Amino acid sequence: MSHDNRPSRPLELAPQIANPCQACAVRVHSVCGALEPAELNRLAAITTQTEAEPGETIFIEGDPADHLFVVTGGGVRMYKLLPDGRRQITGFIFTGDFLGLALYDNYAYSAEAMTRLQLCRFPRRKLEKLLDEFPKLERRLLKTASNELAAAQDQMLLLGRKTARERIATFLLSLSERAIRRGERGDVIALPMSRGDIGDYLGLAIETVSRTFTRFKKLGVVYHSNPREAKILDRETLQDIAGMAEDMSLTATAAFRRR
Amino acid sequence: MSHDNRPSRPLELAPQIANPCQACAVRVHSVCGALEPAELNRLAAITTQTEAEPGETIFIEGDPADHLFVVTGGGVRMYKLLPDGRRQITGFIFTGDFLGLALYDNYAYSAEAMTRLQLCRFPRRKLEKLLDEFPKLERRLLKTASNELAAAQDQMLLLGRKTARERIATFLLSLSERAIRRGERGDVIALPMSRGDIGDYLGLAIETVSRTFTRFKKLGVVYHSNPREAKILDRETLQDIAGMAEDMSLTATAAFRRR
DNA sequence: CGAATGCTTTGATCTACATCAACACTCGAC
DNA sequence: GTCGAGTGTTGATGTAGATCAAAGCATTCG
Repeated sequence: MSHDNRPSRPLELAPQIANPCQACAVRVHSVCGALEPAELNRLAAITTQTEAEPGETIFIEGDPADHLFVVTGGGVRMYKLLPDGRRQITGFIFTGDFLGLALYDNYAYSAEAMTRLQLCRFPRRKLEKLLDEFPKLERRLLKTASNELAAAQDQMLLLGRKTARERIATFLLSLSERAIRRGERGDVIALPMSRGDIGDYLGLAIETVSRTFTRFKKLGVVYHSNPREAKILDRETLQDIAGMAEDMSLTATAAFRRR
Repeated sequence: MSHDNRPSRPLELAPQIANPCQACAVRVHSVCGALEPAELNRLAAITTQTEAEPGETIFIEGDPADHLFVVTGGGVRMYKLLPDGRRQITGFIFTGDFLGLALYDNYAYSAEAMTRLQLCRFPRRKLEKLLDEFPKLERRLLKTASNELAAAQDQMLLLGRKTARERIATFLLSLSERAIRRGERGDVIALPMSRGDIGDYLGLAIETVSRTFTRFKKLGVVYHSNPREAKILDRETLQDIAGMAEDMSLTATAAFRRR
């Protein structure tokens, strides 16, 4: 709802050093991890490192899909808009993730920086040529797509059939699991996105997101020192709420009603 | 909601003829279309043709993903369940479509025949070996995955942000477009799925699906000779309803209110 | 510093859709 | 034919979450 229609600004080009990929800290987590050092030079040759400011548009739905990206630092929201401005965020992308996977002529969604952002940018045509040479890279991309597809199906279940409480609980847990997968601590979760972003990701109004967080806090399940951070205090209850029937989550939490 | 928990029955094996792929009518529409006749023999060698009855389970979420499929005749629903039985249908699959795209160890969703069904079944391990040999096939699979991902994002927009009327209109139009893509007529649409299936696909109750169809009928946008068929009478209005603001679709259709 | 701006929270009210409850239609079995 | 089961439609009512409205609370800026 709170989309601001900021115009797309071209990304600035940063000076390119010898082989940035070799030194890249997020490589192991990303598609680039599929390549050997020698092959990495070929990838580095077609890479441009760029940056973006918070709120800046990286590409817009319908644009010719000329580039693919790997996020090397920061967070991105991907979204689609309806003509009247209703917005659905289809995913959040963080450091190490692949962005712009669309082997078609136009982007199927828009992408905006949520934070200050570092990106590696690959011309799509050149990357496709590399795929021909390095089947490993293509296989990795296929696995990435397969992964995203599974995540998309989970999100359909969430959007189609889960209650507001289940959605928020699921959201917090998936952020937590992502952090753990990256070796970070899983209990204190950074929320680089606004309440509006969360609502547009979960198919809820801002107010519902805020109220549900407040309820979780009163329930003692989650603690917020500030709106952009959540600390999970009772993971088990959160898991119950995320995956189970509405009345179950209530049964388990009589205190909830007494708020 | 109306999931019947029918137990999974093993698929029957049909006798295998010399090279069924050569004669396959749906090949051009499916992943197999990526291969030359000679290569097709290699594919045929790992193919088993099978059948399934309406309601029969093809695989269940969490099962080891040992096989991939191409539907050569009939329709399939893919779905995920919550522990209390709520169901989200993540997609319908028809003749020519690929089924089971999950390059991971377990299926991320369940699949059931909606109609009498013909399938080609490929052992996953053997198919992956073929991918190494035929990059064309892998590229095709990547495009398929990319396609499905785009469709999944559209569905997220639908589930998260569209009204019931918009959802039904979008659904009818996408079935119509699919038919047109296959060279069939786009105005008379077969609905092989039940109202319950449609509801579980669109995140609506059965009754809402039924009522919305009735409204469209009274509005003169769609005609049903029977519940399993829809004829689009006014595509333009349907498109307006599908993509635009709620009040716009009302403005354009004052008769709607007078039902 | 105080004003302005942009998030977030909280409260009051409204409504689209779910749920509950009959009833109607179809089709196969007998 | 009619019985019954499954599927679909229609009506009455309930409610989760949206919307409307108004404060908090930071942060920036002149």
